[in-house]
Amino acid sequence: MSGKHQERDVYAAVADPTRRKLLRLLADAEELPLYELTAQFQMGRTAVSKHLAVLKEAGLVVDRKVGRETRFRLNAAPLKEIKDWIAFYEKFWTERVSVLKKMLEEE
Amino acid sequence: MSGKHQERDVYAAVADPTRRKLLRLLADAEELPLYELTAQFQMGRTAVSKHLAVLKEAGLVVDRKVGRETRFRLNAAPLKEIKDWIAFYEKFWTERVSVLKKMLEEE
DNA sequence: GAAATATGACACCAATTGGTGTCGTTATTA
DNA sequence: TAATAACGACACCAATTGGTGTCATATTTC
Repeated sequence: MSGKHQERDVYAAVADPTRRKLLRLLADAEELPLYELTAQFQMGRTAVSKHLAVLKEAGLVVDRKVGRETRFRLNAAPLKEIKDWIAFYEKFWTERVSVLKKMLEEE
Repeated sequence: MSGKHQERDVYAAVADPTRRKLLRLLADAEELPLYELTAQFQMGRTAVSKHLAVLKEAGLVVDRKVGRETRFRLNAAPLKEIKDWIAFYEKFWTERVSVLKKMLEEE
């Protein structure tokens, strides 16, 4: 029955620079607790926590409690949806179209 | 100096479903005036026009006036930025890595 | 056991977003 | 030339977003 999460638009989750940075941090570190992630930003813990909640609702992040801390882990799979979406548009930035674009810009 | 537009985050531009649908309509039709695009949605003309403005600021759309109408055209190139960004994360949803991840977890 | 740490859960707030309706102007068309 | 069509530019509004600070609680650590 594939009981999946992702109750939130992946595109929207990824639209925020802070959240993209969070994904990157988790990509590089495998697993990180909230307080370490927070240390990488200027905003407060609550704000970072909210961003992580958004990522979690999009399925891009998984969290587990370890003692008093909550550790976060990347789950990049949902990004596949965006990748597939973009794939459709790749044909539009090939040679032929880019020539047309130059023409429009040089008027 | 490559005087480029794109004063707006492409990720944010693409985060809205209405704007994604607009891109798709333009992809299929090459060039469309505002009133025809508007006809595809339930919202009013002003709303659609605003969405197109966002896409334009992100460089995803080009417009030109023809008579009394403003025609819009797709420019998919800026999507390349997202594609490249995603490429980095592709390694995280491939089989091999997920197996490796399990191994690391079971030590 | 007392103090410090890490966090969740709120309440709160300003700015942004996504929509509306209206008015004025420029092109078409009858 | 008079009506209509397409649009830009506003003013306006409710809901969402992205941030803050505070308080309560569970876990470590001294």
